[in-house]
Amino acid sequence: MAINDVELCEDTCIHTERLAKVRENLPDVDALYDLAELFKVFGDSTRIRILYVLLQSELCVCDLAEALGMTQSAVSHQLRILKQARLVTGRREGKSVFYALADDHVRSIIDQGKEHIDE
Amino acid sequence: MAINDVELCEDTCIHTERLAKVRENLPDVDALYDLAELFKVFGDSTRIRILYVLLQSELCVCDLAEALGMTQSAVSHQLRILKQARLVTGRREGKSVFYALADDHVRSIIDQGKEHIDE
DNA sequence: TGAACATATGAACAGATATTCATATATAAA
DNA sequence: TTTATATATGAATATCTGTTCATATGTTCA
Repeated sequence: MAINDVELCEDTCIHTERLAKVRENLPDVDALYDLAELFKVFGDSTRIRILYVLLQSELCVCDLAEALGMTQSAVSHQLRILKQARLVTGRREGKSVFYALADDHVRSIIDQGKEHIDE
Repeated sequence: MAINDVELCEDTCIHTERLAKVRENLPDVDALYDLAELFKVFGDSTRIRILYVLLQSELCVCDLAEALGMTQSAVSHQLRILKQARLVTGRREGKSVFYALADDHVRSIIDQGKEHIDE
């Protein structure tokens, strides 16, 4: 739906110049879409648990599955999503693949979220 | 599925003492579920855009809908979710309700996410 | 090469969720 | 009270997503 198709408040509630300024500073839809996609990756308890485990130690898929009480397949599917979001990296060592956090943003994002909840 | 039902790696891939330590330090499932629920709220582009707008200025529902090119109903539904997550607050002023960010965690979480993407 | 093991992945299904539509509630003004 | 405006919300629907199951790929060892 185009912006022009939206019904406007007709009374006290229209703040034209404020709206203009807001629109100007708003990143384009695509950038915010990507941002939402990133948080969507954090928005699943299985993936959060995987990340939380990896905060402590790198682990192979099998150990991850064991630690979380989940099937290897389910964990592997979620690792794929985490890898695509560049939140984890995989390192093959023989038959096993060891996963670790890609960088420290994971920790800071999770910490900020936890702070909000515990507050 | 209980942890005991999971098939284990049988070869080189089992790291018993590492697993024990990880399990010990892992917050219980409920706490991480709540954390995932919080990030789920950030994981929708409509809500991210609402939050991004509110980073700049408090706005009434109608202005929000206009700014985002969405219907009042859709925005209102999303505001409800944001309010339940204590990310925004509503303040009635006559017929209008003005929404604003509840606290500064929103900004820091979004900033961290954006840093990860821009990197 | 063949067997065993660890991981990855496609398809299908069940459950979750964002938007729309209709309508209810809340406030202000006539 | 009646009318108009702003917001909230329940129900229905279409879309998306996580897990399971079956199977493929990759690696090691005999």
